[in-house]
Amino acid sequence: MARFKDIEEKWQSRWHEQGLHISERDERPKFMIIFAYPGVTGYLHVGHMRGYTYVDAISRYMRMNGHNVLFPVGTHATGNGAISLASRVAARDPDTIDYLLRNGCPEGSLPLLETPEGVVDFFNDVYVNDYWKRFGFLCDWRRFTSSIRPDYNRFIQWQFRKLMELGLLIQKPYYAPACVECGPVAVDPSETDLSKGGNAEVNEYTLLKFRCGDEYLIAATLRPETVFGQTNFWVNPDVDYVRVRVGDETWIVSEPASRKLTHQMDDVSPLGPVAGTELLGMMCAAPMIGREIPVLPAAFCDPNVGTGLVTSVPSDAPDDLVALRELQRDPDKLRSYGLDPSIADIDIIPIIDIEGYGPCAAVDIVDRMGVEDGRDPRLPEAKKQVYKDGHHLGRMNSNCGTYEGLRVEEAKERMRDDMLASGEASLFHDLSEEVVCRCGKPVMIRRVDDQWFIDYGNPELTARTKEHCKGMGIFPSEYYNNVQGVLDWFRERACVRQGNWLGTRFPFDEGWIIEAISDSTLYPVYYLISSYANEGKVSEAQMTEPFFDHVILGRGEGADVSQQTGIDADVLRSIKADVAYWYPLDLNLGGKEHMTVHFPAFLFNHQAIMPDDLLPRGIFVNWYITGKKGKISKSKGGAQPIPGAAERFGVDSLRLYYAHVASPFADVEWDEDIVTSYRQRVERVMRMVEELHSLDGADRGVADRWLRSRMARHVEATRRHMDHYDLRQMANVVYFDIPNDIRWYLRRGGRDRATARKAVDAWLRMMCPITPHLAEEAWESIGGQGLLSEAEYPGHEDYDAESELAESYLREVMEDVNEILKVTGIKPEALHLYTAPAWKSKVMSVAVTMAEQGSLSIPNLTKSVMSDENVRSHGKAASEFAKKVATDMMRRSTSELERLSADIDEAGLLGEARPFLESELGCEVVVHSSDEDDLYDPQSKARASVPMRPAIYLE
RNA sequence: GCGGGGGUAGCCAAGCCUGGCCAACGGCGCAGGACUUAGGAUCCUGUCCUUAGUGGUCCGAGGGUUCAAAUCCCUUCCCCCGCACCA
Repeated sequence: MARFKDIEEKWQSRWHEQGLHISERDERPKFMIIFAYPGVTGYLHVGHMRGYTYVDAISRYMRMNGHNVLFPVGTHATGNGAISLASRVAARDPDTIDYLLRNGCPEGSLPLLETPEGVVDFFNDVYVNDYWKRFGFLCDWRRFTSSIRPDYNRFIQWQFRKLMELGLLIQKPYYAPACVECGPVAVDPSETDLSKGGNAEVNEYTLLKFRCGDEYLIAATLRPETVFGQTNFWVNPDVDYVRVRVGDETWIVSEPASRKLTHQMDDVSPLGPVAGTELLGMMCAAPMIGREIPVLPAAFCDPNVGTGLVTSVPSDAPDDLVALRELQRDPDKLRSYGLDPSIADIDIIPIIDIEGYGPCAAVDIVDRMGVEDGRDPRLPEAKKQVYKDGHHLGRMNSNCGTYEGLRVEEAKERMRDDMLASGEASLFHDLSEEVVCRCGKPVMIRRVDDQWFIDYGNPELTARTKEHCKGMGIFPSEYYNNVQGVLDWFRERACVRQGNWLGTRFPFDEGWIIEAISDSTLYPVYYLISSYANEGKVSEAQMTEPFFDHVILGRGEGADVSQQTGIDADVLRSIKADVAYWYPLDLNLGGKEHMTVHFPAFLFNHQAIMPDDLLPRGIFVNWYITGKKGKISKSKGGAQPIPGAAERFGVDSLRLYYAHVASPFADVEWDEDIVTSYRQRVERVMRMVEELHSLDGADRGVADRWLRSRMARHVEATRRHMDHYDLRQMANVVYFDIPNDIRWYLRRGGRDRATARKAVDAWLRMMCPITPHLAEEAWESIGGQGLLSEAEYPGHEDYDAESELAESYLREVMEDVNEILKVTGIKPEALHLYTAPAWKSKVMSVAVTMAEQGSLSIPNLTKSVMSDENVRSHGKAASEFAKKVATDMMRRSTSELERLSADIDEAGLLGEARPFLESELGCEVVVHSSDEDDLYDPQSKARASVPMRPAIYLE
């Protein structure tokens, strides 16, 4: 194990000494490849290395194929992940500290992690050194950049100026989660900003206004299409509501709702409380249908959800139905509120037809499940089921006026919009569950009027981008097709945030920070500039709009730009030439989560800003390595830290594991036993290399020709697979097919020094992309010249079809023998092989000729061959054989026919292989021709012989 | 509901696009053997049923096209992912 580590370090430093990581313009064709840079969110786990490893392997392959390769890396630190981690470290949060230490953070580094910048610097270092360098990647480290560096920020500001220039930045209102104290926060499952509620979603409610005298009761609903089924209104008698002034209207809502409203509407002012009980028994006018309905008591109205007031649609809402039935069963309850029980004599109004349900879906499901009251634990399930089916399968029925016949999905939007237009409704956004900021204050939805969006819905841009994608290399091919739909689906995206975020200031309003998805779209081109910034040749102050316009878009004169910015004219020329040389990006690789987020934005921004000849050429999507249950979680433990895995299994074992374990387009469950078996595989392969190299014999003929031919084919196969970056197939050839062939060669007695050395030479080169450290080590030990990583990938060699045919013939004979041994269980003292008699070969060759001419049939063949005296003399056996051959041949493909018609010297081959067969079987082997006189054939087996398939007799 | 992917022998997983050496690559697991009797090692053989190398059945299920289908067409069942939906 330690041996792995020594070898890894040795070669990594050699590569570095030799400057393999440095990519500079030259005369070779270029190849630029990246993986989507990771967010700086903490430690990564073994699953993340999968995609990164693909990129290094592909870039090494391209390098060995004569390409000048650029593989730059960076990190994405935009957002508030680092801020929140820093604050937790500063607060000495035990879980956070434990997490850091468990993953190998030195205790002494903790103070560094108390600032966001410190967090980013620390993890940049971890990613580069503990992950990427540790895995032997040949990246151009000089170009490393991170999205919160000032020079990067200048680039992003330039990008946004270009978007503005193109009219792709637009403003419109937006509803965003925000802490009442801290301002905007991110609501997502990682809960970096939150202490509670990361899974909450933003729901759009329709506020329905029920006129009640000169004021309105306001109900919030997610199902505005059900208004035709309204029978009554629910108020919680135990809740105190409030009156609020909204514009020139008076609304009644719950107290929490009134507070939420102030963040979303102008002109909201409190008027005073009103007890729920005061509202009971009133009549109010239901929107859309205009009918007067009674206000009834219900305990399930939660003041924290929606407005705390609910409209009742018992036909389709199980909650409403159950509450109504409870009231109807319990007249005393109504009397206790001073209401006449007859007020609850309400007819349910069916409004939606759903396949598989009666006219009122809620009645159906509640009765079917036997739900009796509002406390029944199955009620939520019933609700979920009926809503789901209603939404997907439902159609509005004849009680729904002009909406009759519409699908629920359509009716919902139409009815909402119609009520908004008539003033009977309003919109309200709320979180689906309670969300609490890290600071402890509640998070609510705030309306932002002047939110900036990138207009990815632009039809012209979408059309151009879709067209360009048709010419790209997009893997897997499913995504090639699907991306067209994704681009259509991609709409305006809010691109700036307010509040405490790391990132680039929005150039048109410095109070905003550009958000994470929007500042990570065009950045690959910045890798061509970052090295100049890193080396101090260009300062961020010099990165003006004309500078980027010039070096990226070719605008303006170099001399002018040089003068304006003070950048050395040669430096400027060099940057411009770099961009022209390296761009476009040949391949961008990212995980499947990017399919609907990053990749479309990446494509759109390039299409919008870059000239046609700098548009991306390829995308590669990889799926995940998962834990036992779903994705390996960074936070929940169970994740294998990367350096530990490298230590345990060896980097090359892991690289092979990633490359080979499954299709890149499938999730894989991390399983240490599997990884172990890959470690054994690389060990075995390396032993085999040594063994091959140590051979010092002479050419023995067919086996040697066979191995050379097979190696030539394997080289060809790997090249073919790598044409579409199919590392798995490539690895399969190199680490499985080739060893199998070499085993056969050795078993067969192959010992030729020249053949073996040639095979080792090609084989190590083929290994270099995936297991570079071990391949280099072996390369050195066999006296290879220079670094293998800089060597050429093996080229084309001719095949030797004849030796391949001969070996497969031999293997088939052995298989047949084994089959018989297995069935009979005998331990043979002698094996007799009988090659087919000449007359059978004659029949076969006539049949092949006929099959090729398309004239093969049983009568034709029989007639033809029976005219030959040498055949006819075998009488019935001859005609039966002809019949069998004809039947068989008529269903063979041309490639099989070729094989059958091959003219090989079976007796000669078997004769040559006799010593081999004898040692394999441990018995005497005798080769006969069925044509021999006085044939030794005690069981008359010889007659079963067929050309290419000798008869067998074991005794 | 919309969009996408998939069901292959104990497991994982190729192949299907460009039908034919496909009973179906390869790996793992398992069984037997060899070597060796230290090592999670290596090598050979076997691993649907049947059988002196044959024959039968087989690639979710059912039809069809074809001389020939895991591969093409139709029907059907099931699973997964994204979106949507859910006071």
